[in-house]
Amino acid sequence: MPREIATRADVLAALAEIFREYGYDGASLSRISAATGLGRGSLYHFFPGGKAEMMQAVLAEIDAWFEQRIFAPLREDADPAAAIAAMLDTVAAYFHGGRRVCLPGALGLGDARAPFAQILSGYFTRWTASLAAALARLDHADADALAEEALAAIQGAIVLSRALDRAEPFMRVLRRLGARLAARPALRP
Amino acid sequence: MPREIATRADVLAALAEIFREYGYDGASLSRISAATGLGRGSLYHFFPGGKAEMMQAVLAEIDAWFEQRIFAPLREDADPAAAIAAMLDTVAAYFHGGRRVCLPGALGLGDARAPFAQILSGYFTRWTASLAAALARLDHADADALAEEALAAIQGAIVLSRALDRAEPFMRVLRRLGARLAARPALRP
DNA sequence: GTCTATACAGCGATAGAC
DNA sequence: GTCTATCGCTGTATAGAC
Repeated sequence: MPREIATRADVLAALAEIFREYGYDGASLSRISAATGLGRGSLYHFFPGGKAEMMQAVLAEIDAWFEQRIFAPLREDADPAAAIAAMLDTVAAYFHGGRRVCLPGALGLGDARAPFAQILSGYFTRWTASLAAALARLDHADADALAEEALAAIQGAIVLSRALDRAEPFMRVLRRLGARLAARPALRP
Repeated sequence: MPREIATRADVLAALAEIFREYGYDGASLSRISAATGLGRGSLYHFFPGGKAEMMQAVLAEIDAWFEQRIFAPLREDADPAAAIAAMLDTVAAYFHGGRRVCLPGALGLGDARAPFAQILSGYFTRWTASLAAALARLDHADADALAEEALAAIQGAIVLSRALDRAEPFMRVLRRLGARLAARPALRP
């Protein structure tokens, strides 16, 4: 049982990387087969729904990963400020300096987003809400607005760093975002 | 001569919309042919390089459009604050409430970006530099950083609004960005 | 479960008539 | 210049042997 679970996790990880690198259309079954080491027969055995089901599974895995590592701590950690700082560190590592694409974000900009609309919407809604909850616990004014700003900054930073093919813009945006989220404008006026 | 120019502009506009809607891979020659009203023969007559040359032409057109309508005013308009405000209005209309994709941004997240890397890089570099120039003329401290923030916010707002399929996040981010760019933190400390 | 072989549709690109 | 026909290839998906 450990073997099978590990294998499935490995397959999902390889699938995710292929989808991130080539997009939904560009991730051909040949590439998927090569990356996972599974033949077409095995792939359709595990994912009878074909490529769409593979993407569904990958998105669900990503969603669960973020939920556990980022969203839940933001909502529930005893120290909201620490959870926010940890989020930024995790994000910086996860997106590899803006060179690695956010699959839900990239998928949303593409043409194949319709079948996955619910998952994409849930991912960003839950991320924003969780961050807003952490900010509210810090008595931050306009927690909702600031959380929305933060999500846009992160996603936009990936776009910038990808287009410029440099990690610096992403890292700078994240650093300034950390300062912005740590400040407490509610105490000012 | 007016006929031909108008026709070429129309073809480029139709091409751009198809690329925005379906992405580079998803924009098949069949779809392109249907959208432009040109047969395969005519398409290859105008773009001997095929789809890659079509995308090149579209990107060049977009770049020229932004240069004339947004970048140049930011750098040269007598009233930098007015140019920034106009930029936000133009951007809001151009991206249609975040539902319309930024082609350079979306292309950068995809797998077909390599042949267009120079154009993508130039587009975002010039936009950032032009906005920074306007902010500097307003005696804004950290003009470069703030310009970078603004570009990330705009691109990220498109990602958010697309994923959530609602215009509101994009519009809210743009509104708050306007306030941030109008403020003059240099005068505070 | 995993493989190979294959069905069939669609792709980008080209040729050649008009 | 514009069209249609077609090339060669690759796509997803399936079938059936093992």
